[in-house]
Amino acid sequence: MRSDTLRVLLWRRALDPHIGRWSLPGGRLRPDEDVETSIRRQLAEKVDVRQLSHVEQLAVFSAPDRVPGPRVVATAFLGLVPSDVDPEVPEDTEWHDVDELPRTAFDHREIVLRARDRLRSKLSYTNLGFALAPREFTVSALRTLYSAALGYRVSATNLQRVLSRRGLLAPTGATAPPGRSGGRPAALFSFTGNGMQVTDPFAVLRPPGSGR
Amino acid sequence: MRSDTLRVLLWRRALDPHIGRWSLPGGRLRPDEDVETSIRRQLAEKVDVRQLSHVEQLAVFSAPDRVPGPRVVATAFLGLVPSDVDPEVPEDTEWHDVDELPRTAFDHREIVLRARDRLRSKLSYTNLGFALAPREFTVSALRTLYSAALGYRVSATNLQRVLSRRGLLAPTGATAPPGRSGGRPAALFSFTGNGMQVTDPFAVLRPPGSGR
DNA sequence: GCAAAAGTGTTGTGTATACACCCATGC
DNA sequence: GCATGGGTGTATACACAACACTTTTGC
Repeated sequence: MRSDTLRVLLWRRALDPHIGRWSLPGGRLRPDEDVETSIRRQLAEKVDVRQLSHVEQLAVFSAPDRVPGPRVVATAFLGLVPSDVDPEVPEDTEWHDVDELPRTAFDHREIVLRARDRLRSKLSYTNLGFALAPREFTVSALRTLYSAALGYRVSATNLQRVLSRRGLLAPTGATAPPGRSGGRPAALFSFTGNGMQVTDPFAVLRPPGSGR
Repeated sequence: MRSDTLRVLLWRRALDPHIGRWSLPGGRLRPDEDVETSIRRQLAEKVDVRQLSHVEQLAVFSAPDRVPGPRVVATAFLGLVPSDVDPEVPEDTEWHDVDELPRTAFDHREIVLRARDRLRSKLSYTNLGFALAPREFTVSALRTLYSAALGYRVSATNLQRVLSRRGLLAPTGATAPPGRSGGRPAALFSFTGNGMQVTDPFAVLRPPGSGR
């Protein structure tokens, strides 16, 4: 899957209302599951996405007129898949560039943009990059991922410094072969943890004596 | 109202289940209101709290067994009231120290702690202090508020520096008279904005050339 | 004058960005 | 050799915490 662009999986509605528009995958909550179990089930069943590297609640969308007919309350999620995973998705679903969204159904555009912003913030103060990257990667590949997600060119030098200082990068010892045009072989790294962790907890007003 | 301690308004349940335990104010969502309108209505109707300086969604709590009987999905909120506001609350409600919570109903303890953590983080990277403070205040009064919310002693010197550097503090020109034991009269300040704003947007990996 | 409280000056330190320079490969 | 891409060394900026010091009051 392309990794130089931030993308979202959308599903083309086959029924009214908003027939033909693109919408986020999801569905009704069953009485015996919580919301996270539910969204994981929907993604597995409906779009065959199972390899989520991170899932977190975004917000509740509940405006009375957000969908036609009886009001529907939606709990929106941010779900991430590593860049090397390309799930087999059904014919009526497609990955869309978040910066060039098609016409969406309901308030789904707003939800996608909210998810994008959440991802962007968390890339800065958590280790969330692990959820975007394959198990092993070069720093320049990681730079491409971060740049796509953040929307501006990140420096590979500084990315490596920041992540290393925070103890998030482990060299695997292996290297990746250079391309046809040469260049020094790139060292391969992996992330040290696998769950999300806040790595920059106190921007300011830290507790006294927390030498930082 | 006391301002040297972080407190939450709880309501003593008069009915089963969990009769006698303390629970968060709230109630059912009506079909014609969104969740924020709903929580504001509940607070106004049930506990007569109307002067909320900040309201934000926390998270959805949806475990199938979180309450006895049919499953109830709750959208939890963080709501703040300025320290000089002391709403007349009904007899069966009380402010409780967040660090010494009584036995709560359902998962309300977890919700309160989540709210506390959200407040603590946002005090560091947003201007959310405005929601805790009265319209005019001395730096040392503000220090007391921040210390109570964060759970450790904040330095008045550095608090003033940080907030000033970010352009959040405006001197009103007036001063507060010293206490019985003397001391230099404290200058009065107010916050410059009234809505919440992120003041420390890029902890790291900022866009190139954004000289900060 | 002295204690108390507020406020400013100053220093040290860690974290981050920017950029120059060195390294290893293909051709 | 030379171009290409990877990686390190180093300069600089700056935000923050810590603490010394000054200011202004009550008694």
